[in-house]
Amino acid sequence: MRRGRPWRGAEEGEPCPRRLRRFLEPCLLLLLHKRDAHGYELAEAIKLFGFDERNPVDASLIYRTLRWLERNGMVTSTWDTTSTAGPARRVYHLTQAGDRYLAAWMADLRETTRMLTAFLAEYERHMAEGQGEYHKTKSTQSF
Amino acid sequence: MRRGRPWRGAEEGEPCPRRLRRFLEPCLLLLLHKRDAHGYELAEAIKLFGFDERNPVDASLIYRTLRWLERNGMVTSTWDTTSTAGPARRVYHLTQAGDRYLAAWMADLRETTRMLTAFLAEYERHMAEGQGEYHKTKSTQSF
DNA sequence: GCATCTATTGACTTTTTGCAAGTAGCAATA
DNA sequence: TATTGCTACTTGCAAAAAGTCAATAGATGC
Repeated sequence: MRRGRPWRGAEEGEPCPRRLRRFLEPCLLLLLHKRDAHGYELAEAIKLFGFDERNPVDASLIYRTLRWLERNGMVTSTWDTTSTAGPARRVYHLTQAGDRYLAAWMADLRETTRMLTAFLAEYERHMAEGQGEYHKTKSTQSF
Repeated sequence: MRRGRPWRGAEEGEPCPRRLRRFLEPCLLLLLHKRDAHGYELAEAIKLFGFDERNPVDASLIYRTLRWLERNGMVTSTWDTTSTAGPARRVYHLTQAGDRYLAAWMADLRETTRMLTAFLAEYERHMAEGQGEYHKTKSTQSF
C-alpha cells in the first residue's frame, strides 16, 4: 500500500497537510457500522473519505488503530480462515460501546465543523474589510 | 494560564478532543494579519477561536509556535521595552511569506471542511437508512 | 521458481502536544 | 518591605500520535 509522505515544513510555503487527530477512528467505525470487515478491505474503503493518492494513509496505521479500538472494547475480531485468496483475515465487528463511541465522535466532528466554518468566515470577513492588506490597524485596537 | 487537560483514552466513551493538527498556526497568523501583537495578548485573543475553558491551549505552545513561525520566516519580532506593566514583550509582525502561508492554510481548511461535511452527511445518510442499527447488511456488499 | 497480490504485524523514529518549572518585571497592599 | 498577583516569556522532559520501514506469509498465475 502507498505510504504517507512526510511534511517538510514550511519550505514550500505549504501548510501541514490537513489532518484531524485520530480521524481514522470515526472512519473505521463508520465502515464497521455498515458491516463487518477486515483491515485490508477497510484500507481500501477508507479512500472514500479523502484518503486517496494525494492524501494516503499508511496501512500499518489502520491496523494499529483497529487493534487499539479492540483493546478498548470498541470492536471485536475473529479470524476468517475460509478466505478465497491470500492469508487469513482478521475480521472486525462493532460493539455497542463502539457504536456509542462513534456517536460521540460524530457530535464532536459536528462541533469541529462549526468551529472551522466560523474561523473561515472570520477570515473572509477580515479580508473583505481590509482588501487583503495586513498590519493596517492601530495596535491599540482589539482583535 | 490554564493548561490543556490530557485525554484519558476511551475510558469515558469520549472521543479525543477535537483538534486539528497545528491549528494554532493559522489562528496566530490570522490575528497577526489584523495587527502586530505579542504572545500574551495572542494567548488571550485566541480564545475567540474556540480555545476557551473547555478547550484550553497551553501558553507554552503558543510561544513555541510563534518562535517556529519566526524561524521559518512567517513572522518577525522585536522587543517592546516601553510596556506599561510587566516585563518586556516580544512583538510579532507578519511577513509576506506568512501572508501567503496563511492563505495556503485557509485553502487547506476549506478543503478539510468540505471533507468533514461530506463525512458527516454520509453518516447521517447511513443512519437514516438503517435506523441506527449496525451489522445488518450482508458482508458481500460494498461500502 | 518467481513475481504479484492479499493480509497483518512489529520495531524504530519523528513530530506534535502536554505538563511542569523557572525567570523576571512591575504594581498593589498589608 | 515582604508578599502576593499579574504580566510575559522560555526551557526541558515526557507522552501521544503519526510516519517509516521491513518482515512474514498464504495463494495465484506465469
